[in-house]
Amino acid sequence: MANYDVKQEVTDKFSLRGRVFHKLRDDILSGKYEEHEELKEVAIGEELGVSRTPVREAFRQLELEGLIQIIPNKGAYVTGITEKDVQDIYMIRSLLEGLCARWATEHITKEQMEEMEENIYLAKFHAQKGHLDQLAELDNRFHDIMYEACNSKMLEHQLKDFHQYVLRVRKKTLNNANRGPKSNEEHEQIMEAIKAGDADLAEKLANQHMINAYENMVQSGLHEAYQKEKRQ
Amino acid sequence: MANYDVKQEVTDKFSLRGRVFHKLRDDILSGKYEEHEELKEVAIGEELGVSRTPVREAFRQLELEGLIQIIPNKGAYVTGITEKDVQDIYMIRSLLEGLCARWATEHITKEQMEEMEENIYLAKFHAQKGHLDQLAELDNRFHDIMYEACNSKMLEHQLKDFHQYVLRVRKKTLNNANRGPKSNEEHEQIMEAIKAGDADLAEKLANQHMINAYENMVQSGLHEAYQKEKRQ
DNA sequence: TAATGCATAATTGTATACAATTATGCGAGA
DNA sequence: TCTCGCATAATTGTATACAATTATGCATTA
Repeated sequence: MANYDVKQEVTDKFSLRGRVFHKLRDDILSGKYEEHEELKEVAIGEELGVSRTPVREAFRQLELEGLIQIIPNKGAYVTGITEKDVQDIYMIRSLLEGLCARWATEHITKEQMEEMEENIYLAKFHAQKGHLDQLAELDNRFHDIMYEACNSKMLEHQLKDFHQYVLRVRKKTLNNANRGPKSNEEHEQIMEAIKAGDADLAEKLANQHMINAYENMVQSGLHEAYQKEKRQ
Repeated sequence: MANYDVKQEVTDKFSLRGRVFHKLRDDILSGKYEEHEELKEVAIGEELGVSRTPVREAFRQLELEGLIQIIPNKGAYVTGITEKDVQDIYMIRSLLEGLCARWATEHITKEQMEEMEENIYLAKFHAQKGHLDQLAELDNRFHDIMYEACNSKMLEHQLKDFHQYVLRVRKKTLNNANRGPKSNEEHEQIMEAIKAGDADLAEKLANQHMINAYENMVQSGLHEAYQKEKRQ
């Protein structure tokens, strides 16, 4: 419900502008466009079968997200995302997820707590069965629950932005390594800490959870693979 | 130089769209528009003497900044910023400024270090003379230097966003209380820690610096005054 | 009187037209 | 050949026109 607003806010997926925005963001993050590549309004518009207006509005949003840079009267250039950017994001997220866990400990509702427990229970099931897609989905959802539970519109907003950023990279990670089950175990520990009302521990665990996710990504070499994929 | 990109990226101040965007953001943050007030494209356009196109583009950006909520085919509604939002922002900033100070310790250049020292020296002078405007300006600049020195595009981007958010509130604070000189003393301590290469201390001091700024704002009652001003 | 349905108005969504700015290419001159 | 300058093309910035959706108000009816 609180989530409903946010989803709407993040931008309508059904309007042309919304579709253009999401398409371009996906394409930039997935590496379809080279870094420093110029995006032309008419070209994008023709490709997606829309006029320049929705494209321009999408450009303005992408600029604010830092994915493209618009030089007035010149053009829009893809900013891309370097390996260091990803690392920085994980470090920043580590702090913010920690704060989120702390606040969630103080503000979580009974319903949210139950959904969290259900999430972990389900994830265990899918981990056993080897359903990696569902596992990734549940992993995302766990974090969303925590974002909502922290009772801070501002923090939730920030974290969802970052989450979007690394979603693509992270999904690969969960699918390819055996990070999924390990991640879920960490979720369970965080959940237990929140349930026990131990904010310090919850914060610390959430901090570490992000660092582990990053370490795993780097170790498994998937991030490098992702980077290479971008170049080709 | 690195800053040049960012300033541009934050949005051109000279295009109509840029001007509309900044005007609306200022008006929302300063409380000209009530919370939940509906913003109409034609009305805004006529008021600023522009067509709907730049207004719409500005709306899309404001939505992404979380300042308004756009409901498709219905309208744009002011989200506003509550007292709790401000508090949350300061807590988030506290963590991120700490991380920024840590990274700045590891990456600051000689030039940046010199500008920092000059900044603090100048601020001492203006503090003695009671030049509150210049003091506020130097305070902002100190933080900008640190954002640049941290060598992280992502973190710099985040912190500058937040900085914008609280700029209006903070300026009042510096102008009205004797926070200015105290703030500069804290800057000096942070600078010394960075200079000494003590990242842990720099982080801790930067953390506390934000918390102090917030505490001072609340204690001096200026934030409440700001809130009241919004309502009338 | 209160509720319903429909016509009309208001507002947003999208497309297109025109203006302003920037990039490109070619020819003249050294 | 190389450089400069200008004409032309390409591209973005803004305004307006049209379409789709939503809000409003009034008449009708139970």
